[in-house]
Amino acid sequence: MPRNAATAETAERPDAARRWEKARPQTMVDHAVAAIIAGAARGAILPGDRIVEAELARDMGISRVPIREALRILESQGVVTSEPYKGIRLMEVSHARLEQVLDVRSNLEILAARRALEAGRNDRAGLAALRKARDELDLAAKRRDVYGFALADAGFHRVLCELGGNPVLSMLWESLARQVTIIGGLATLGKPMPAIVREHDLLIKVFARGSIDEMARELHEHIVVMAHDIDFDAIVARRIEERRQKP
Amino acid sequence: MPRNAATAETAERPDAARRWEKARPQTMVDHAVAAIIAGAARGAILPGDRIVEAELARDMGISRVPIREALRILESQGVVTSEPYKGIRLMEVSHARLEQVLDVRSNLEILAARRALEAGRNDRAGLAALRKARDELDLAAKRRDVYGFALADAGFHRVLCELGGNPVLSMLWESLARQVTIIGGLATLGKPMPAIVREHDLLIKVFARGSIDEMARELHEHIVVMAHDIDFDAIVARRIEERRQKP
DNA sequence: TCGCGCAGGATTGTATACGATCCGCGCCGA
DNA sequence: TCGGCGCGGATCGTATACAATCCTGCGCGA
Repeated sequence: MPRNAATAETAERPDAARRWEKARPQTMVDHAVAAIIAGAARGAILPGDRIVEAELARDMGISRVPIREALRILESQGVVTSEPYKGIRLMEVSHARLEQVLDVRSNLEILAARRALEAGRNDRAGLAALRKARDELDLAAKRRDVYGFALADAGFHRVLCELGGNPVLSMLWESLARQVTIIGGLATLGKPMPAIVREHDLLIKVFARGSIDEMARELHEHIVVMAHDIDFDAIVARRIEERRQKP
Repeated sequence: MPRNAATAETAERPDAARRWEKARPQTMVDHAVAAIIAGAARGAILPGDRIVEAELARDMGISRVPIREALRILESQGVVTSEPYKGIRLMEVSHARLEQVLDVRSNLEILAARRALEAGRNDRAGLAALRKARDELDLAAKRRDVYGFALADAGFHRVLCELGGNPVLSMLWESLARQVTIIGGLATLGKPMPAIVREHDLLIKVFARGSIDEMARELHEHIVVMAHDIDFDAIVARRIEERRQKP
């Protein structure tokens, strides 16, 4: 069932134009990573839940080895926490943690935007890439596909990061993106989806205009302030309670 | 020898009062990670080199499984690159890459310093922690221990990051630190070690003074500008040539 | 001579088997 | 009654075995 999650994640590249991008052969590890993220985003695994390797392996019909490697990756990205011989758990997500993630993320994206503008990447090609990502977002919104929306949102900001032209930055951003995807999928963000789409329109417009300071303010607003008044702790608590009702 | 790297890593809490921090049982995976980093930093593995699992496993006297997990971790941190069924290589380090790493790193550290100052952590405890890290650095310098110096330098900046009070930021910083440690160990930085120690003294002084802007300028200077005039490509090329002489 | 297919070896990906550690539960003696 | 104590199940960490894939070089025919 989390099979399609894997395909969704591979559809990262704006694609179609540049055919045969390097398509790395999907190994079981990749599938496992995607499946775990998807499971967490749709609430099958809740923050703080124990994750048992053998269980996952059984459910996915593969052996423990790829599962372990996937978990190691996720651990090094802060998605899960592990204590040797004791077990692995999905990251605890508190409101404080959410703010920490977003604080770093907004700073990274602002840096990316700054470098992108310095390099004059707010040109036709750059804007086209952003608009395309925006359309994906709009599509998911019209479908009311929450997980898809979270992925598309990540896609938009990924494009922005890549316009920065710094792969190291992009790589770090990916770590955060995973966490944000989980959180976003879980919380169905404060604002309605169409409003969020419009926010992205605004981002594109400001980016096109080319003022670094303005872009920084807008990004900060978009990323940090947006989540400011979400009571995430309550949402998680409610989710846990819901599950207690019907196992 | 990379033992102290691990302990430094657990020394998250600013203090020293609360002894017996959790000391995670060192598994083979941890050893493997440390060994690979150390090997890269001392030039036993050079940028671009192929890394063969079975070889490492044989040399370390363990099986391939922990090696693989270690490599997965390092891959997700950008230290090695992997292509399924083809192999794993140590990251290519060009001058451009070095600048990319340092650009992100300086921004992260500036953010950490900003948050630390906002929270008023340039107090007695915070400064003491920094000075302690500085002394470690001085010690390594007096011993002319290059790898130890690289570790101690990382230690200093780790303390600074942790004063920021954002574990997410610290986690991302650790990824970069690994890469910087390798690069630093390889290049024996442009300036002599005592001069670098003094630069850290200056950083402490500025931090104590508490001006965010000034601290940002100083950090940028210290991190980015320092490496600006190192011809890293030449250094790597020379290393490779040296090895070609005597295998 | 040159291009092509195709073994053979090397290396990675995955599965299975086994040992190490932790945790909860029941026994037993004070 | 209560606290130590050992034992068994569950789960994690590691080793070994096997399958999938890729690269290399050789033979063969045009």
